Amino acid sequence: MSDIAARVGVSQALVSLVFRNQPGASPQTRERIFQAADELGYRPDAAAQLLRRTRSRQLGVLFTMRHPHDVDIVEAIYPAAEKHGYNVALSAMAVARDERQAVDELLALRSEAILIIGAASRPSDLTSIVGQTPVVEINPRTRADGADAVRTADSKGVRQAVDHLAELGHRSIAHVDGGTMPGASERRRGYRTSMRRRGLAGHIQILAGDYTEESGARAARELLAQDHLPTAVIAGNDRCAHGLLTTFLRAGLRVPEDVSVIGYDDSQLARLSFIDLTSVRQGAADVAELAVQAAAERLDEGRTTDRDIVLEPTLVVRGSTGHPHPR
Amino acid sequence: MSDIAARVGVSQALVSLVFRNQPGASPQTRERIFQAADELGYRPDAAAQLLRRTRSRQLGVLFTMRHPHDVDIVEAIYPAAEKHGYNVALSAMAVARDERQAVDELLALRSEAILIIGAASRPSDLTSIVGQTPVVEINPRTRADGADAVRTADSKGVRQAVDHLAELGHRSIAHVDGGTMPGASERRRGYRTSMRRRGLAGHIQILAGDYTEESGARAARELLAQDHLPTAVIAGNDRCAHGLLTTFLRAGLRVPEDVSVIGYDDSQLARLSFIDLTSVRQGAADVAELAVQAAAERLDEGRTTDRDIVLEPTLVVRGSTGHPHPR
DNA sequence: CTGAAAGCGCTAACAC
DNA sequence: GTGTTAGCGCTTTCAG
Repeated sequence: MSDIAARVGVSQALVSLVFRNQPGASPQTRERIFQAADELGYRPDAAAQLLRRTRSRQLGVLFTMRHPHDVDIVEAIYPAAEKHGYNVALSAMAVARDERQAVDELLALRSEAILIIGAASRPSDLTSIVGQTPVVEINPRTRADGADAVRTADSKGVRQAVDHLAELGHRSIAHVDGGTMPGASERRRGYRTSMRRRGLAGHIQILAGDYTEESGARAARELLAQDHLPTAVIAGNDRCAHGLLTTFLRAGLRVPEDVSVIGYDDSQLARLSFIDLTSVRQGAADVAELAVQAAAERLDEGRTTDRDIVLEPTLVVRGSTGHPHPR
Repeated sequence: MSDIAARVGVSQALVSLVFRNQPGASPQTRERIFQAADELGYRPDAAAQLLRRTRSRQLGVLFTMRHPHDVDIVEAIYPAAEKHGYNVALSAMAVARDERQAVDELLALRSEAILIIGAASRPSDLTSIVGQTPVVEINPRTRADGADAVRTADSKGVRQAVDHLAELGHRSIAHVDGGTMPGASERRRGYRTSMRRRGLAGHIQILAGDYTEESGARAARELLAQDHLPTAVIAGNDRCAHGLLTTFLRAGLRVPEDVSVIGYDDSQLARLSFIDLTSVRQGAADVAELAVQAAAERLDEGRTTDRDIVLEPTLVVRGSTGHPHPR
């Protein structure tokens, strides 16, 4: 940068101003600076900027790449952050890399807030940073004290699913739950109450699962081994629904003629033509926007109280649900 | 850090030494420094370290999260980088975020080398950095001049697939290709030559695809519309195979009894019990290790010539392939 | 509109 | 073993 200053014959400070689009330089100087930068192949140095700036305007994002819906959210965070004037630092959780390491890295990079997608941690793991740094949890397993949360009204989502099926004429509707995964207990509760409200308490059947394809496949096999197959199954998420659906197909059943299947997330998977899954939508763009907004409120507007932001889910009806067919 | 120094009553430089595990401090001092750091809640500042250090030892990784196999590679890069003493900086390519932006960000963070997974770019997009910064392309569409590449011998992989099917008794083997996607042309070529070598030139049938599930589904529909369905299909990758397989199932066919399907990548998808896809393996851990190694060779050992690292693929036989059944 | 000077938190080279 | 010094590349403050 000093090279540019020397070349153009101005001070370094002025060059800095120009790059930051601050007022205080004549249009001609600006032009000459940009040109010189170009000629010299100048690249800003993020380390130096970060070090010197009073605010880093960095948002740290913690994620895993295993759920298609989480991927959608990560992608949506970029434009949302930009809109609020923040940069994004990514840190992946992987098998050999736990949440602590990933958070430490983000904090070392001066992240002003941490967004965690599908937090696996027990609240205790976060206590060290909560309070020091704003934390926004997106679809957490359990809400940590002192952190904001963005999630959808899971019980309502499942209720819509049950209502949709009931209106199609289904009575025997099973649910494969998500165990301790984010939102799973609320979805399970939503299933139970909606079934009761519809007078289908006697048809309640919950199978244990965990949001993976294999848990869906396992549940499907369990159901196939029963005397009496339910006419519809609500999965804990899309991945689980995928396992259910394909295992049914493999067994020679037809979806939705023999059995209807509903997923949760409305991820890319649900939209595939050969999956074509009726699913409960949690808009990734909305979730990302609200999460960034929550962080910005703490950072820019000084909010200090916790917010629990609950989005309304909507059922997206596709080809995996239909009227039950008497056999 | 100066706080710690003051508290313990030593110089800042000594504290720095201790944190970097360098020799030059007595065990007692070390202990006292660590304790003071703990009490003060000290966190290292990556920006300052990066700025001051002669070497950043950062590896920039460019990726998309859309292919399960790419995700596997990203995860595998962490341990590989650590082994070679490097940190990892992630930058995602997404719809609203092109390769240029992502690379600029990584370079601003002082990445000493860039690893690109499944590079979409035409070589021209990289010319500005190639030569300035070592670039390693993992499974690139086309190899850029001046960059290293890590990929598998795609033609051999497909050849193994053809051989496996031929040995099972298949003659009518189709291929859904990957268009201009990484490795696709070589896989296509491998298919053609292996078929000819087996005396199956008359059975060569190539359908256009692009490594997505939908292209597999589309190809399956095309095949189903034909008078004569091939007894086996080799897909361009696992995602494509997934679309093929499920579309066949939907149409009431059985896999592998009515049609065998082979994928490519041996990604997580292939291993799902209800997909159970015979697939050509490109070990993510090996790919990651070799890519990091290639970068390290340039950075630490001064290599300046390009390397094209080609891995031997292996066919992983699962349940989606079997003997052809006469109908 | 422009410039000079200070310093962010740390590391590297050298002296003691 | 330990301390001193200088300075990475940039932004910020204050003075022209």
